[in-house]
Amino acid sequence: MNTKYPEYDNLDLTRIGREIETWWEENKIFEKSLALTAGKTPFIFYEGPPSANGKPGIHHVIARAIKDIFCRYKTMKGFYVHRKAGWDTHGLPVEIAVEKKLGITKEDIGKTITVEDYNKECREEVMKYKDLWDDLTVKMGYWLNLNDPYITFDNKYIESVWYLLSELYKKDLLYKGFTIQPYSPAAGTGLSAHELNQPGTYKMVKDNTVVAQFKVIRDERSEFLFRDISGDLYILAWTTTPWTLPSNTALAVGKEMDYLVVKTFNPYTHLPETVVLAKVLLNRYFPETHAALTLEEYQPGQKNIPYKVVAELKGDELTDVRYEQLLPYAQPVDGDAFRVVTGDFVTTDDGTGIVHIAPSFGADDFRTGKQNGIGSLTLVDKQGRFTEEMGEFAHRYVRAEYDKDFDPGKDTPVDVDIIVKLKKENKAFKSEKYEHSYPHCWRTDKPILYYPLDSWFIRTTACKDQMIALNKTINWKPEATGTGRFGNWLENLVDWNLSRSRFWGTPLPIWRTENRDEEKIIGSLEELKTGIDKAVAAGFMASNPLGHFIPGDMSDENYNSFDIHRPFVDDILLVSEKGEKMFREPDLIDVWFDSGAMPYAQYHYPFDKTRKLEEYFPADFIAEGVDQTRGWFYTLHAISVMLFDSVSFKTCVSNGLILDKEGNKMSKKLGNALDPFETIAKYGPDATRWYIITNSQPWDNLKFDLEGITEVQRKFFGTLYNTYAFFALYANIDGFIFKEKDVPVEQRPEIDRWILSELNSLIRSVDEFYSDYEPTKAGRAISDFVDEHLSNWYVRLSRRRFWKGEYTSDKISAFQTLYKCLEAIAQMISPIAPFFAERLFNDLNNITGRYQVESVHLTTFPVDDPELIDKSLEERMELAQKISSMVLSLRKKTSIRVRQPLNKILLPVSGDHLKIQIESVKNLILSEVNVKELEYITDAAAFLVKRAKPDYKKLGPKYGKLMKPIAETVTNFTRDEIAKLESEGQLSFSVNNSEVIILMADVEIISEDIQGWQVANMGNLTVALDITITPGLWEEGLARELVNRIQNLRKDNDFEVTDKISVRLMSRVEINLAVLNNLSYICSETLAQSFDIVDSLDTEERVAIELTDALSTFISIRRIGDT
RNA sequence: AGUCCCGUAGCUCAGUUGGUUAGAGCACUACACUGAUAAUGUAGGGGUCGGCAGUUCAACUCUGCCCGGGACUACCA
Repeated sequence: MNTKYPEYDNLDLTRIGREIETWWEENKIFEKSLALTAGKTPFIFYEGPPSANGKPGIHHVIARAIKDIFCRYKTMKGFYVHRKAGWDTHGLPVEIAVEKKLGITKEDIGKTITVEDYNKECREEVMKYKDLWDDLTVKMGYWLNLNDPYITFDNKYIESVWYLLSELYKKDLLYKGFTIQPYSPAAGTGLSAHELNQPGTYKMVKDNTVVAQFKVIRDERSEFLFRDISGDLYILAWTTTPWTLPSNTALAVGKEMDYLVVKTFNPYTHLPETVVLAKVLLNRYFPETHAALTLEEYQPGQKNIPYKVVAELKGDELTDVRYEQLLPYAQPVDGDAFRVVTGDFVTTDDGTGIVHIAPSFGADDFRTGKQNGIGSLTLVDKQGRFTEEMGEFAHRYVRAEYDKDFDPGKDTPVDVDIIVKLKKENKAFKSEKYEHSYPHCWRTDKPILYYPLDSWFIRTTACKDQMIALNKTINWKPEATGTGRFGNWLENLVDWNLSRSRFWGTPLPIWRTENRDEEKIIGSLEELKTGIDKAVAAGFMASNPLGHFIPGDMSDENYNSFDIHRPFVDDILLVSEKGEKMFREPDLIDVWFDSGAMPYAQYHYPFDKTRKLEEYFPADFIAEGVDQTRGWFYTLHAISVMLFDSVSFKTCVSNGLILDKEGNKMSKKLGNALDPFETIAKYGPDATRWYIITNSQPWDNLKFDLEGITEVQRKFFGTLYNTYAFFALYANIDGFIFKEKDVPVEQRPEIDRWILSELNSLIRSVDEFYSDYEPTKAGRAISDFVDEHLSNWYVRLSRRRFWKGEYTSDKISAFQTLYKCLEAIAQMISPIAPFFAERLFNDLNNITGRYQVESVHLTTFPVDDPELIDKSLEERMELAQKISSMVLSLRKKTSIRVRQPLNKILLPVSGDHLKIQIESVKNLILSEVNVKELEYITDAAAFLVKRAKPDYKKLGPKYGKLMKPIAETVTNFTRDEIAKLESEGQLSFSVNNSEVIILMADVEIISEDIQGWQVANMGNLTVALDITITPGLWEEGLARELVNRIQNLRKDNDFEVTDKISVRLMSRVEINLAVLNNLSYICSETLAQSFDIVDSLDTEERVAIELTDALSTFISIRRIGDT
């Protein structure tokens, strides 16, 4: 066994990463950490499945670092944390990638390529970068079980998904309805959102628009509108698609918006009428210049039409006002139509502030229709023509672009004809051409329609309240993601459109008879197999493709004996109750359902009986990017609430984006995307992780700057490494291997007890931060400790104890204290910086064997010892640091170097408490600032200049408005007034004719200056320094200079720190006395066994040294034992 | 367009229930220290705390509106 702590030439985090990675693998440390905790309380974690058909980016490192941190932390807290990897494998991105690769379009599928071959391509494509992903996982140190991942295209996985769907169906939460989708009549197909986002689909077009007049029905509800008017009342609504007007079933207003009732005349029929429109849009239709015109003087046909505002009201007041159907070709059958509703989408940017609602032809319209139960009309067919019911317009194309025979010279588009009709019937208020951007089909280049298409839906709205209620029990980090983003999403929930008309995905397990009377959902493969058997018996199918499948046999072999994807599943026919043929609904399901089903499907629930659901559901913790809020977070939540009446995760950490250092989103297009592999290779995985975690809160966006990683490397890892190196250097010299018993705490010096107190305080807060899912705070706290407390104060002040003198109990105490700090830090940083922590821990533990485990990740998280925490000690050390810093600053001001000893520090103290505090750290201060003594001066000293400062927090609430003059008075208290306050305990004066009584507690009295001294102030501390240099002090200073020069020479000559030397110094009158008076000091500092002052030195061996600007001489040093 | 997040020194970030002169690191400059030396200390410059109102004795902090950056959702008469 080694007895020396390893010492390194430099810190190479990349190398440490690589070496530890290999070492983990060879020694199966991850597996051991699982074995160690097996059977303990599980901490359930879900890995959100990435899609492996794209390369991983640096932004994947952040979410995975967060996941890893808490899984490692919980493991150290004794939980069993199983982490199963997973892959999201279905969906459009995969299909697009395949189509690009093969150079085909959707239309080719089934024609130039069979669905079977196409899906085979998808299956390969989706795992294209799996190895790359696995590599990143390993290199960044994300511990995840990669050997047995769940894969969403797996037959077992699909079976679980089918089960969940069938349960939804049984609860009447799955239904077929229709939704408004972008649709290309020319191509006869719906378009996905993705297709709509292809470049060039949105083009500017000029449309004929019309403001239509909807005639209000006078009844109880609307009576108030007719108060001051006679004749007809119309609500005005604008449309760019006049062909949707026959399908109008409602009008929408903004709830809080202001509307006006305006008397005027119709510009086409010249009839008197009253109209309603938004207040802010009044002048768009009624120019202000017409305001002076009177209604009475109106001549039919005159160009400038007069108007008069007769009433003003809120949109809300119009709710449920009824109007006559504008173009009554057909009646809706499924709702209470032709009334005013409110909608949050209503704006006053265009139109009249009142929106014409045709639920069949707009997504907003559809949603509004659903929410208000107003019913719909669909008077256009899938070819884009008006239907039979449309009278004179029947069978005409709603847009001329769809009509091959349309002749612009001869024919008029149908919208023009509709507008003409409206004008004639006193139903149009204004008509004009309007240019706006409108989506076009990327394949046919013709405008698209929004059209209702059949789809399967999950009735999420039925469980909305429960989803909201359960969401409130989830611990969201940050909270705003849960209450805001996610909460709002739930508040505005619509039913989940499950259908996708694609090829590569989980098939919908629903079969229907041709006449749609009978319907069946399949919830397991066993059920399917039995069903097929019946179909075979009925003669509908020749054979059973699941013939070799044995229900209950969970082997992969059994489950891989067939493929349940399209096209095979499409060939399966079933038999209905009545003996009819049943065909599968051709849709696939939304891939998001796949990922939302992972809690159950990852373990093949409920078919695999070897695990109980509560062993892996619900999750204690998940973490992904905030972009998953309405994606994975939502689908997880929706499915678990609907089917299990439970949350599916108890804590969710959502992280922000990674931006480049300019704050732009990283993208391949911009070329600013960072390769995570390069970053890790260059800076090492730990520095990368530490930087990502500590630079900003994970939920804030991170401006990724490589220089930030360099800083982390230097500042944190460098300092920690230096501290270890310092320890190793002297521990190796003294052979410290922690074999001695712990030096009792009370026998340790103040500074040891202090750093141990700080360490235990740190352990406590870091533990709290981790358990509160605050990795940034944890990392920053550790970093502050290492930098400020451990390195810059403890080690700095304790250095001498490590290299000076014999192997005493004080030295052992120092070694033990520093060792414990390093050991606990290794443990505390191990979740964030797992590689470096491992190296640090093992470098220590391999020598001392204090832990019987071989890895830091197999230890339990350190527990703070309240006995060791001494807040008063921490406080006084802070005082020592402050005072030292103030004295150093005074030295700086007066240009007296630290090597020059000084005599005295003066410190005004107001009470015993401060004095006692400082007394116990006095020696630390004195040695740090190289001063001989510290003297306290009490209140009585006449040369103190005191000032009173008001305590705003105490006086503010008492005196309120008088605060300003009081503060001024208190600040300007004279010496006598302060003395009076101090002796009598209170002081009264009047301000603005009010009596004010100031108590001692209301002010803070500080000694700001000491007459005749160099003084520094910091808060309520004041320090004075005696800068007189006596001859004795000067000699001491010179001796120290000499020591320094000798030490430098030792180093230049590459002597070991333990080598003894002999010294000869060339005699100089000014120096000799200083040397002789401090000879023993000089010798012990430099390990000089002999020191001679000589009159001459050989030019060969002498070296010139400069002790001060004015004093130089020659010196020769020789190592004892050297010839 | 809606919802949410962010805006503090040149850069990256802290800033606790509103309370005295708004902090740290990096970078820059100068000086020191050095048996941890690719480390460290001290000092200095640098801020209308995104803007404007409001509440209050007192606003970086609370409220409203606006501006800028970002995300998600939606795509509308």
